[in-house]
Amino acid sequence: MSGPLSTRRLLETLAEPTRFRIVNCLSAAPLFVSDLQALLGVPQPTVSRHLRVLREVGVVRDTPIGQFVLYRLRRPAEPLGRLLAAALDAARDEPALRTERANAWTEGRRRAHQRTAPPVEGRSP
Amino acid sequence: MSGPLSTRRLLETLAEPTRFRIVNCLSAAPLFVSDLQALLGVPQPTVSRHLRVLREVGVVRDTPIGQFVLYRLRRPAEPLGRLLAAALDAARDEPALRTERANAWTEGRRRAHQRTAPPVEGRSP
DNA sequence: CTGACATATGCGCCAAAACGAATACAACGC
DNA sequence: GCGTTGTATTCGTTTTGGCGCATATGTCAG
Repeated sequence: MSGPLSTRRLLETLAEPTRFRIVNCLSAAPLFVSDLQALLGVPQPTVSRHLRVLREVGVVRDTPIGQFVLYRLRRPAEPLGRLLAAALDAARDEPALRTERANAWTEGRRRAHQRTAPPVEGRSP
Repeated sequence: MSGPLSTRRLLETLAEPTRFRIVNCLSAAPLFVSDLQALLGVPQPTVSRHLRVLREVGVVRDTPIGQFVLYRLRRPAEPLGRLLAAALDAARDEPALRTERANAWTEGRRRAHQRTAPPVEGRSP
């Protein structure tokens, strides 16, 4: 699974269930690795490895912030962008994915309101 | 990889390179197993097994004609139909897939005009 | 019925890839 | 400096799934 971005590569990338869950969450809000770890209930090394694949394919972009790394979705050039969009659109109909995405959105909003980085300072009661 | 039709299942199905080549060819014309075998240069059992997966997922429909079996593409219900369409659209930009699809189209036209290859239903002078 | 052809399936093998656990790396607070 | 925390990577193992080959099923021609 290597080479430049192709339909095949994008499909193989999205076909992995955990990876698609990550993409689904990121479609709701930019998230830190630790957020994804918590949202998906998956060990951190697994999250990092999947994020690496997604980054290599160009589906996500990473922004280091201190010791944290913020990941955000990145729409590929057409026509692959439409393929990704269609996959995410299909995910809207599936309860499990919908829930996870809602949680991701909440987490994103939470961070946007408190101007704190990841959960380090004042914890909400 | 089982259960009802889901985004995950469709993605997993299309992510397999040979399977996607089959879908790509079928998007140009309905074809017999032997056609696909020739077009893709792949052993017949491999073609049949991939077609089975595609059939189970509902991406293709099979029509036995004598000892032959004609396979045709079948668009899933929305929003998965759009996902399949987007994947096929992305394939239009890739030379290799484009060529195979052109060959598939030619084969389809050939059969529509002559009644040679696998004999179509008893329609004779 | 028999043999040839088209397609489907069962089985064993193998490779790609995901996982778990441990560890390395890097930035922060003290 | 130290330990702590967040993230990345390595290693070894396991699992999933595709393939080759042989064979079964089914259909037509003779």
